[in-house]
Amino acid sequence: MTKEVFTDPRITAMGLLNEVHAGLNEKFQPLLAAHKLSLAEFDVLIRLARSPRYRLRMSDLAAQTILSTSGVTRVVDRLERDGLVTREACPSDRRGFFAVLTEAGQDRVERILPEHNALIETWFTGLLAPEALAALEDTLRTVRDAVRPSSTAGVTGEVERACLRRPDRSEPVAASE
Amino acid sequence: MTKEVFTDPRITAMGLLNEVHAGLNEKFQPLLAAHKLSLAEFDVLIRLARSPRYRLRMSDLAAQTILSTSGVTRVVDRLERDGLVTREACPSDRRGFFAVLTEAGQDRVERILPEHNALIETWFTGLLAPEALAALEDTLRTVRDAVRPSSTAGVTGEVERACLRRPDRSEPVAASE
DNA sequence: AGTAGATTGTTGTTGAGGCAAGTACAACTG
DNA sequence: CAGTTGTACTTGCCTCAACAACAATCTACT
Repeated sequence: MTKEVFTDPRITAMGLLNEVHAGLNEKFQPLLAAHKLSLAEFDVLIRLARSPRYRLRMSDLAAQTILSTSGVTRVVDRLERDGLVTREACPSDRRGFFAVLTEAGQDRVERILPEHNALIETWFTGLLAPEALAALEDTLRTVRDAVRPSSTAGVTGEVERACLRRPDRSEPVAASE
Repeated sequence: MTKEVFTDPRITAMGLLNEVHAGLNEKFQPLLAAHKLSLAEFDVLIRLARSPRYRLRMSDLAAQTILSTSGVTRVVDRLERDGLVTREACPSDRRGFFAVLTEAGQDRVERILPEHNALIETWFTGLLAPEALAALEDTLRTVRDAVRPSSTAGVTGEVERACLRRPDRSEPVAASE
């Protein structure tokens, strides 16, 4: 069996990316577990917190996160049961719903995020020289724009228009998680 | 609600990392699905293919992959059921088992990997200038070594000794997935 | 208006994987 | 050598998410 195919230098970068991703998420797990949140739930909360009027369409959440639309339905179910999010009907499209962050949800995010950011600093950004970090972001942005063109759905800030067709993609905004 | 905490520049890099990871894995999914493999299964197969004598201890697999030990048990169950892997008792430690890649497993990996590498080239490494890629690998390695010190468990090449205590970590070898 | 087709969101089913408890063995202690 | 402690897996139970089928609604075309 030829071994060259296993040691192809291209897979090195891919392997490193995967390991870094997995390792960092491992580091975040304890904090999230302490607040009874899964990664997917935290992701949804943060995206809502960063959105105008703390709301996003269910389908926009699905586009932004790693979740399918049914996954979003269930995550929002859980968050709603815990009082962190509510559903609000879209006035102009009766099929649509907004997930809206409640006051309790905002508090929860506000309480977790500083610790979470500290973990990122400790295990990731703090390990890198400023120019290395900048270069990394440039590089990642290049790849992101290639593989994930829809990652900014619903963040144009025109919430009033968000009930209409999904607006055009605007300048990419790096999502939080 | 103060918004600074949401736009903290530190989380930008983290968000990009997550999006790149998710986006790339999305690109790999069709190929793996065509071969009836999950990402975890493919990961295990590749790690076995890269290991001396195509074998690793179950616990080493757990340390290298994102899986827990019970997760490894079940993944190997499936791979064994499909004839790609067999379990082999460790002669010197009767608690231990090796997962060993069968001929069929080697063939399967050999058939998939070129296509997989091509996808990596198309969506990731091919998008970057050589020096940008090298810088990325350096940066990722720095973070990886911090968050994932055990990622090279069982790759020292001393298979005969692998039945004893897990050997010292040697020079990190970027894993494939 | 009227119907075809697309889109939004929810639900039933299936399967993956983590945790904790259990079994079997190894290594250390006195 | 008996007893304790630690390690290597496995198994039962649970949570979670994807897929597909479905209901409701919107859009476009005639």
